[in-house]
Amino acid sequence: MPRQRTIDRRMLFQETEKLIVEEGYHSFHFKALSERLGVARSTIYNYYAKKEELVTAYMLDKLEQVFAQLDEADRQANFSVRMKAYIRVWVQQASVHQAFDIFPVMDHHASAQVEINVEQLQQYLGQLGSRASTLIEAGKKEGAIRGDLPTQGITRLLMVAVQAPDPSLSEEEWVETIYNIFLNGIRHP
Amino acid sequence: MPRQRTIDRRMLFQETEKLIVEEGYHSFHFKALSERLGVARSTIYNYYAKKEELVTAYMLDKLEQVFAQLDEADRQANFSVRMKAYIRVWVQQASVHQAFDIFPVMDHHASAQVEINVEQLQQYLGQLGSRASTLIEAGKKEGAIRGDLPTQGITRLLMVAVQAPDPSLSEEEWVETIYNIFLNGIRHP
Amino acid sequence: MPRQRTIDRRMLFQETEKLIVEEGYHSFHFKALSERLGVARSTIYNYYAKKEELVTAYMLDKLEQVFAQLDEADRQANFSVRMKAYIRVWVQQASVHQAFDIFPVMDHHASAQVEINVEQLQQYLGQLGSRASTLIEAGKKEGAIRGDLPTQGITRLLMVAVQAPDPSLSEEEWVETIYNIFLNGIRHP
Amino acid sequence: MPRQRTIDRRMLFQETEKLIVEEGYHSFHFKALSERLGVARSTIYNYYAKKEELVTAYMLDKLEQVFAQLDEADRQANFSVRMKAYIRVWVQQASVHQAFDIFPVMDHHASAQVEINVEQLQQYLGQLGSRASTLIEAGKKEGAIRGDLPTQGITRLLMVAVQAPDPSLSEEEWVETIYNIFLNGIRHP
DNA sequence: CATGAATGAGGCTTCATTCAT
DNA sequence: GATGAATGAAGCCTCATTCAT
Repeated sequence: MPRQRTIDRRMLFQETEKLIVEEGYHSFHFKALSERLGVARSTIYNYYAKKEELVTAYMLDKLEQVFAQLDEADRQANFSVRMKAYIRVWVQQASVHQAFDIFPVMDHHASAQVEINVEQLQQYLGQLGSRASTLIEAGKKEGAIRGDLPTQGITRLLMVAVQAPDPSLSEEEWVETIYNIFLNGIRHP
Repeated sequence: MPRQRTIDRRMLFQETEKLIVEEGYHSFHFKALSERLGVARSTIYNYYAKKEELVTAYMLDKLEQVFAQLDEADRQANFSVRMKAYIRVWVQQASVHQAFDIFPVMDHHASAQVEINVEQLQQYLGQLGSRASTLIEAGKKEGAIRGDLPTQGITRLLMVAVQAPDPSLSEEEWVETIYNIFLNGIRHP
Repeated sequence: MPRQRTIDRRMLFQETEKLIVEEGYHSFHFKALSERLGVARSTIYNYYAKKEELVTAYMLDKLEQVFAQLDEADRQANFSVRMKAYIRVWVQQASVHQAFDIFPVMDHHASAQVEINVEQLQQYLGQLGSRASTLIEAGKKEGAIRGDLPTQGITRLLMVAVQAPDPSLSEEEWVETIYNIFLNGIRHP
Repeated sequence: MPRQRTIDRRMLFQETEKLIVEEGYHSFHFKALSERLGVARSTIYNYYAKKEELVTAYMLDKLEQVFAQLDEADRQANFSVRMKAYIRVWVQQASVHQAFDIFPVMDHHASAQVEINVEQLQQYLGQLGSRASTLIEAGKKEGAIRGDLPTQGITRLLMVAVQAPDPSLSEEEWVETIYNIFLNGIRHP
């Protein structure tokens, strides 16, 4: 590949995601990244001083996109429709989850900026949980779902469910399956 | 006769698990491990030539324990009891799942032995899925669960569900919640 | 633009040769080399990824110089003059031979690049033998030397002869001695 | 290979020679040696405290055998016959030369014992040269060979010549070739 | 900004060697 | 003697990171 003249944050985020998803975090180096981008390794330092800074910035960016989509989903008045919309957002943004697997593996104290980003990320991740909780609570209030199950538990289950797509099913089938099992259970009626 | 043994594989596995769960894979070195064990770094090389060999050996060992417990669970004749038993095994072996998060992050080609172990692990992981599938299929046949949901999808969901314990619930409550949602769904009856 | 260069391949080759000739291959490390060059050890890795790669690259370079000088020698029409010229080239490049003593001691499979270089080196070494053979054959054809001795044997003897300078003789005396013994033998006429 | 109960110095020397000749000095470890002998690595330490001690002891042993054979050769009254006998001894003991290639590569100061052995070896090697010189001088005195060539030079050439057998010739043909070239030269009469 | 060069820190491995039984 | 176990020293190597241009 011929060397390119310039890069921008968008490209950095794109390649960061691809690199992490395709090769795992242990293969995420500025070395590998710069090779994919066709620039010198040191060039990346003009944008991010540490690899953790890049990775956390990418994660923040990604999460902000998710929030925007969830805001869209919130426009749905009906609980069931809203729940399915939520599931759809999460399933579509599956790469978020894959990328976030590395969160616990990362060095959270690599620099001051990293610490700030990590804190922000944790807030965001918390908010992601809150939004799910809020969804469930609303469902309970509307009488759409059972009141005898712990909201926390349902939420947690929902969050992990959307993390791992089933490769044998299409995205929409997977959304449907999750939705169906959660709403109705698997027991024979 | 040799000098007195000071470490053995059991201890290596134990500390490996603790180290990975507590500090993440990126902190798993023979250096850190040897410090925890109170032996010289090179001593560990007398047991495993590469860190990936140790980690994969540990994972194999762990999985074999899980299989043994699932064999126990299989003794249960009734589907619902069996399913709950399965969930219990998986939830109890939560550290397996945590440790296995590192699987994609690991260098699978670190050595010939590692490649062998990785292949075996992949077989085991496949078998784990098969056993879950078999459970679900049996449930369908017995008429205990709905036939209109994809077995694959249910299985996948079950597998990810058990991976992530909810710290706000006790182990048994978590088992109960998973079991309950899966069987009955969250919809208000 | 980059920082100022402080070493280059030429210097690496020079110090490699000196180090090997003065201290032997077992003392040839990047550590020792970097100390002589006054740079950090890791700097050398920016040039060669393995010590065997450096050593084989150096050898290839050296042999190419020898070939160029032999091409010069080939311009001599007269057999005896040509033979003496050949001997002179070999004797002058004595360090080649000294350095090449390490060839069998080296790890020929240290990396893919090393294997390529080693193969090339073996070809070169073969060509070196061929050129000597060609010289001897030409001498036989011209009637300058006896036809009853095996070309292979003469060649081999010539090649080992030039490898070992006699420290008690000057370079030119040594050339003369080899030339004289080979042409005329040591028997009293 | 089944573990053996015991080893002796003879076996150590044998395997030492084989290992060095087959794999080169850089592959000569107590580890490799113990594997070939089918004993524990530490067992060898009951015989030699350092690998250099073993290697030098082996070399001394080998040289003593050569000296004994040269003593035999000295019984020959006629110069030419004696010279050929010398060449034959050296060619037959080719492995000595191969093994001795490592001499400059070895750590001569590994231990006090090693230093003693190295000094002894250097004496022996000197004597080997002296015996060759004496042979040549005697030849000159007897009028069997030319007096105008430096004894040192002839000797040196002779010593390196016998070091490298030509694989395309039989041992006796090689002896014959060396002898012939040295005595008569390669020039057409 | 972009870059090529240099470097330090830290992890990986291999062995020679010691030691208790 | 023979052995299995432990260890330290030394070399190998990869990256993140800094810096001068």
